[in-house]
Amino acid sequence: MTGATLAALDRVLEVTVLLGRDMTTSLAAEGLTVARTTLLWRLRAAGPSTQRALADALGVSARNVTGLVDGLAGAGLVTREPHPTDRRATLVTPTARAERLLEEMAAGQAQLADQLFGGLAPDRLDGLVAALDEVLERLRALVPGGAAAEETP
Amino acid sequence: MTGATLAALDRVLEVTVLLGRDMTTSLAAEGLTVARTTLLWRLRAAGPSTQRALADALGVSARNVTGLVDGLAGAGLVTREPHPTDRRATLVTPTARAERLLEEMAAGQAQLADQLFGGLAPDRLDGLVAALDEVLERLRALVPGGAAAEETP
DNA sequence: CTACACCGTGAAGGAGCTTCACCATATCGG
DNA sequence: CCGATATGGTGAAGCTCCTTCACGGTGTAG
Repeated sequence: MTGATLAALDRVLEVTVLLGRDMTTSLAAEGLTVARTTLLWRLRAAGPSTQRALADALGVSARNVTGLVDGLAGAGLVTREPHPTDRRATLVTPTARAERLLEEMAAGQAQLADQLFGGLAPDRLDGLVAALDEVLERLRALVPGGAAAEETP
Repeated sequence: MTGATLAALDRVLEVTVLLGRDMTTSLAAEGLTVARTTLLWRLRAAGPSTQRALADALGVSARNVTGLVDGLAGAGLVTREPHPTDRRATLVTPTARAERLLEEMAAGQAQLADQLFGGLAPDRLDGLVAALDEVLERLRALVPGGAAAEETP
């Protein structure tokens, strides 16, 4: 019974590779990287956040967030504001330009979704989503920290 | 009609993230990295290859392959043999240990596939594979170099 | 007020990736 | 046969992402 499941895993892995390549190049065209964009995306969902909170949300070290924020700040996409009550912390805040950019990226994502899945028969699409949900459930149980759900960028 | 397709893309992206995390940690447990393993995997499929051929197959620069091979050679997983006819080129060859390791990894992959997709109803599984094939077709057309098929690691 | 915990960052380092320059070898055209 | 040109691999330099460790500034609990 290995055959069919292996075929499925193969497909998923290939999708992973191609999708990753597409994302990387698309972002590079706008001078962004995947890591920085992930942070930005999280910021859009959560609003101004502490670097510590961002580190936990992205599942990376606090030190790394410092570097990512440095880059984004250099690109004029975020600013570091003082935290109103905790003087140790800084609030990372997206700029207006960042919000405009995120808007565009969300639109682009919806367009990509239609491009990839729009041609599927509706019941096929539903089956795909349902199947992936089942797989995700098992995957989350398998991967440590799989429950940490930050909106998929 | 954006809703359903976006839901599908979300699922796919999350699977991507979790699967990537699983692969990275699993490999790290054996002292390997994704990039080096990809090269090794390609080597298993293609047999001893010149670094140039590997660079083209993986879609990375020749210089990068030098580094990856350095690492693998340091771990005793590949050796650099002189090319029989072209004295400029070197043939990267997997060691016996590497082939044993690749065997194990293939088994682990099959096991993972069963774990993730084994519980699905057979028709659901078939639908999933068919849907992903459709998506892959569009994706390959979308991504430059998407036709470059190296077995998915 | 004194521990202790916590936030952010400097320092150092590893992996992956790139481009540019360079040498050794191959190959092609005259 | 030989000079021009293309090709294979690597040193040098540099970027991003990521880590751990150390440390100073700040909050907090006893």
